[in-house]
Amino acid sequence: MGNLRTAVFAWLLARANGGQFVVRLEDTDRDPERYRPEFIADIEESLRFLGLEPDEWWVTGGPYGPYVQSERLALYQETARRLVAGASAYRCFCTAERLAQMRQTQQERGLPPGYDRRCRRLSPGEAAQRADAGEAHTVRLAVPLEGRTACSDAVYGDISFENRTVDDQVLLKSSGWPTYHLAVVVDDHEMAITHVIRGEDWMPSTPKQVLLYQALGWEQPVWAHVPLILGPDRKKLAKRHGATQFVEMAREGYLPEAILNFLVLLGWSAGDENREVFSRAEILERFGLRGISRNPAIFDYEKLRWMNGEYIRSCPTDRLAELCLPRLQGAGLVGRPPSEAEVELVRQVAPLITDRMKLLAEAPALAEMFFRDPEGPDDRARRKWLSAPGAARIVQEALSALPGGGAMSIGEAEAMVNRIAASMGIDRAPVIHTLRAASTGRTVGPGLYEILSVLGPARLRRRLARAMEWISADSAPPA
RNA sequence: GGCGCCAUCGUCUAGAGGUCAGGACGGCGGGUUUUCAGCCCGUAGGCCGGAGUUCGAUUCUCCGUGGCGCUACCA
Repeated sequence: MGNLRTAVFAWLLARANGGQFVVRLEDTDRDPERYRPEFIADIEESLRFLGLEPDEWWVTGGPYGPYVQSERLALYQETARRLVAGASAYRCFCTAERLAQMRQTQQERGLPPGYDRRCRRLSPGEAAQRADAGEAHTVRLAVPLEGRTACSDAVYGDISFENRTVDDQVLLKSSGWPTYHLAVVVDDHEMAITHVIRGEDWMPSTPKQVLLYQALGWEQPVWAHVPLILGPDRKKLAKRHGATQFVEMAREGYLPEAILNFLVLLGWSAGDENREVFSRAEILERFGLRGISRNPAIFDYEKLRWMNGEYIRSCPTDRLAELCLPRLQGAGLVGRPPSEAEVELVRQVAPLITDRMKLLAEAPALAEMFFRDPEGPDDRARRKWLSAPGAARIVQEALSALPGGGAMSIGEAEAMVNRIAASMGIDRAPVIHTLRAASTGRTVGPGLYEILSVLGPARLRRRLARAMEWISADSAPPA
């Protein structure tokens, strides 16, 4: 979720300033536990879903390709060589075991963690010799022992780090693959990246990268760290909250506009405008790095749901029907392909259920009553209305009042209810509730007149007749 | 432990020395007497603490406290 919001910010910044939105696949971690090729499809789907089509990425290519780091290894290796030659980096022959042991000792003694720089003291000649002899090694950044490394951040302002607290980061793994720190700097430079927007959790590693830019003699991009998105537990959203989870969430029926709107408001504000629902175009007009907040934000699912409902309600009928159709098909309420009558019914029903819908996934439950005759009344319908003394009479009256034709307007439905109430000398309320229970088996749902109108005389006749059985079964004295 | 960042209602935030500290989500209450929802109205709820600067600090500085992050041959 955090990465996606970062993507939203980057996309916005690019679009608002006539720039290019570049997305690169950083796949240098080949640990099978973490590297799963199938995640790539989720990333692509997430971006497309939100309407953040990159101008340059691995899918469509671009002038600075390839956009996949695993296809650029030679570039990183060459850069590492350059760094070593310039003494900005050095070869390290320490084994994983030694490093682990070292770390453990440091932890036990409460010492600041980090590589002890043993191999940094090797002479370049000896190191080259051992490397040539085939000895496994990594390449580490030779962080200056003194001084500070500073940079300016578009969101956080000036930040600086004491060099002696910066670790001699591994740049090239013994496998010959780069670490993120090397690859990102090389690629950002090679791909002419102007703005690096990333989570605040990357801030501590920024000096390492600044040092690389300096060693390589490259111009730094604009750094823009953005606050973290936290889970309800107030902790950084774990990596499992990634694209895959996002895709699952999208399938629950969140609209892209709603998620985009919500996400952009998490850590960014339009200023003193007291509103939160903004169209994509409105956001684009207002977006800027200046509006980005520095505080971490907790992801509030409740507010997302509210916002989604807000967007659902503002959908025109056509789109609504389009959105609901596959959901209803999925629930087996509508055929695939849908018949013409079903399509029409969906169009009629969609506007009736939107007020109650925050998630598209709720559509089947809300709309079921229009597509399938109820098996029987639910508890409340039975107890509260169908067991009432006048129930049978009300349903009977309705049955005989039903127009003979094939349709009944909302106005006609209302008139019918009024007549029944008048003829029985009772309020409309019990008539309404009883008829809702009898025709849908439920006590909640859209307005009764709409229900009656959409169901139509033919289906109502069937359903009400059936309801008479429920009533008599119910009113039969217990044996 | 070391380093870094952050600190306004429960949550997201507006605020850039003088405001009745505003809005939204959520909560609560009321209205819409056809339910639920929606919509409308109302209401409770906040400047972490201490110094300093200043005529005056939520706002600036410092300290403390708290939270979070980083501390891998992961990103």
